[in-house]
Amino acid sequence: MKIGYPCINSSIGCTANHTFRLASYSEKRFIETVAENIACLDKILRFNLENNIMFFRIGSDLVPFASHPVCTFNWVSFFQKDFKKIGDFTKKHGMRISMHPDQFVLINAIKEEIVQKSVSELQYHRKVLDAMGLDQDAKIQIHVGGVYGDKASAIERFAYNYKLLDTKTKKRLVIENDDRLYSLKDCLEVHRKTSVPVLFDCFHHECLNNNESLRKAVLLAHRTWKKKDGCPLLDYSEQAKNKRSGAHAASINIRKFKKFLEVISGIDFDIMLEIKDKEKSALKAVQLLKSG
DNA sequence: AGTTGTCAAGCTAGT
DNA sequence: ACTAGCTTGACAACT
Repeated sequence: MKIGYPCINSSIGCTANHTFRLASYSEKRFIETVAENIACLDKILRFNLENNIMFFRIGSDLVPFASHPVCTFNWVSFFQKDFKKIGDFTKKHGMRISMHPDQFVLINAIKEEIVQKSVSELQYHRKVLDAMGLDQDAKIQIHVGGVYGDKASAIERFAYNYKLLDTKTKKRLVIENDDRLYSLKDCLEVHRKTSVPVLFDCFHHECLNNNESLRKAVLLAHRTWKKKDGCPLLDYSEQAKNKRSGAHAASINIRKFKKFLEVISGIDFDIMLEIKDKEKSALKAVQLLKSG
C-alpha cells in the first residue's frame, strides 16, 4: 500500500505547475517553464522518497498548452532525457505516478470538437508518462463526463469514443466516480462496456451512491483492475468542516483514516490523499501505516 | 512588495 | 438567458 498526494508540495518552495498566459506564449517562454517544472518535479520526488511517500500525482500544467494548437514545439524529444531520468528514478525506487486531466476532458461530449480536444489532452498526458518510460500502472484518471440530459446515451457515447482511442492512451486510462453525476454503479456499467478500470473515490461515494456498503463498493471497484494495471488506485478525502458538502478537508483526520483502513482491511490499494495540506497529511498517513 | 482581477478548454443546477 | 460553482493555483497588471 503506497500513500500519495496530488500535484503540489508546500514544503520545498517550488512547484512543478508553473504556467503563463496564452497571450504571452513564445517558444522561449515555453521551454523555460517546462524546464523549471521538470526540475521541481525532480525535487518533489526526491523529497517524497526521503519521506517514504511512494505515490504522486503529476499536475496537468507540467507542460503548459501541450495540447493547444499554439504549441508546435516538439517538447517530447527536446526533454526526452529529463523525462527518462525522472522515470528511471521512480522505477528504481518503486514509486507510483498518476495524472488527472481536469474537467474539460469530456470524451463523451456531443460536439465532435470537444471530443477531439479531449483526445489531444489525453494524448498529452500519456506522452508525458511514456516519455518517462513508465509501465502500464502509471494511470491517467478522468471522470466519465457530462450527462447531456440522457445518461444512458452519454455512457454509450463514452464507450464508443473510448474504443476509438489509440492503444497507448487506452492502456493508461481509468475512470473515477464523481460526486454529482456518475456514481460507482454508473462507472461499473462503463467498465462492463469498455473494460476500463474504475478508480474508487470514497469521498465522492459518500456524496453520491446507491446504498452499497463501503466495503462492498471498494471490492466492486477493486475487481475492475487487471494485474498489468498495477495495484488498484483509490482516492481518499474527508469533508471539510463548515464548508459546503463535497469540499475537501484542510488536514487529514488520522482517526477517521484509520477507521477507513480497518473497513478495507485485506484489500490492497495505492491511496491518493486529496487533502488540502498535501504532503503534510501524506506524512501523517505514512507514519500511521509504519506504526500499525 | 503586496493586492487583486483574470486565466484554453465545459458541464450542471439554480435563478 | 444567464451565471456561479466546480477546485484552486498562479500569472500579470496594478497599487
